[in-house]
Amino acid sequence: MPGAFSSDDDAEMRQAERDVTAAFAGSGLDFGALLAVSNVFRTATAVRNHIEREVLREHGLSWSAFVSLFVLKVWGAKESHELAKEVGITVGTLTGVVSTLERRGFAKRSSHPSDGRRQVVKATAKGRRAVDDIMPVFNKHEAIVTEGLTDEAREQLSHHLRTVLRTLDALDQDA
Amino acid sequence: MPGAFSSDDDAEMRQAERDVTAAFAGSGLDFGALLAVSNVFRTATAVRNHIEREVLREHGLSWSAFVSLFVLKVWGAKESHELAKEVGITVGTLTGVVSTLERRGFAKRSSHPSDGRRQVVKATAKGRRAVDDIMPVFNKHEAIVTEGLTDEAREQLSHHLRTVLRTLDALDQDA
DNA sequence: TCCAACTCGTTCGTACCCGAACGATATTGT
DNA sequence: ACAATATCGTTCGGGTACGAACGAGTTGGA
Repeated sequence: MPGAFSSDDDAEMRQAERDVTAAFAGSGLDFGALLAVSNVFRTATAVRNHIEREVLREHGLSWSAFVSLFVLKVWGAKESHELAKEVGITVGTLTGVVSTLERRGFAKRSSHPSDGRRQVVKATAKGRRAVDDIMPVFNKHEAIVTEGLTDEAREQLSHHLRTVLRTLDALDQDA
Repeated sequence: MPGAFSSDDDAEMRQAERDVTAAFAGSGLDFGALLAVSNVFRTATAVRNHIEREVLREHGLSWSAFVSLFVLKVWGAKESHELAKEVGITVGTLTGVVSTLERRGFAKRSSHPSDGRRQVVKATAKGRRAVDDIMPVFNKHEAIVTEGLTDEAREQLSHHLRTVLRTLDALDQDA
């Protein structure tokens, strides 16, 4: 039954490959890599937009704001640089996200007791309650968007993506 | 040899799963779905940031600006709504991206000859030259970040991601 | 014919998002 | 003790990014 949709899809993809090949004749492009990266990016954008629209919008939270709150709920208070790393944004960006969370009453900052440079971010009771309310719905949508995959396929997907993440970690480490 | 790194990675992941389980006891979260979505998003962000830093920055182009230019180079002139769809951004956002490309001399807008509402976007010679210069390097980095995957793994990855994309297409269609 | 409904791209408000520059604080070497 | 260095979070400038509202243009039916 999956073949039923994918025939169109595959035909479109082969046509795209021919078009790209024609435009970059002689460049010897690596198509497997191009498609993998392109698909990762398209999927991430589509999933994010879908979940922001269907789940987060009504709570006035962006993806990054929710992920931050989720991290704080699971791992408790965190210093800014740790939280930024966990969420996958820079510290400069986190400043803005935490300011938004603070303005909405979902989190609050406090100074580190022994190191005046550091700031500790913590979810408020309201923030923790929001995550409790939202997470089941959020996760249901994660399940829905991946329902076309078998359990094995989802594990393969995660495994391959972690392989790419490790490669990237190593690359950015050296630089 | 992959097992050498992944032991740490897997241990960290199992710990994270325990932490999340503890924080959401009784919610019956679908972990496979949570991990798949989380990994897609982390990977997309990491790849995008890496390639923007290592390849695009020196040319003064963002990811979206480059993808737009790439699409225009491969498929020729496109109307705004087509280009936005191809790039994966909204028309409102595309207006800004195309304005940037125009300011930099990489693309230009023109009115549709028979329909006054439509705008046609086209890469300039400078824009096409930029894509020719950048694409081989861009693709080399795509190859590097996926070098930890076998050809079969890369195909599996793309296949699974397209499955998710089809599910999302169907969901957003109905809504 | 003419106008209501539709479609297109732009504008607007709000929020990210990055990297670089900054100021405040801590640490290290001497 | 103290200067050079390092680290931390914020600020800033430029550029996305979304959805809603808008205005100009097109189309279909009465």
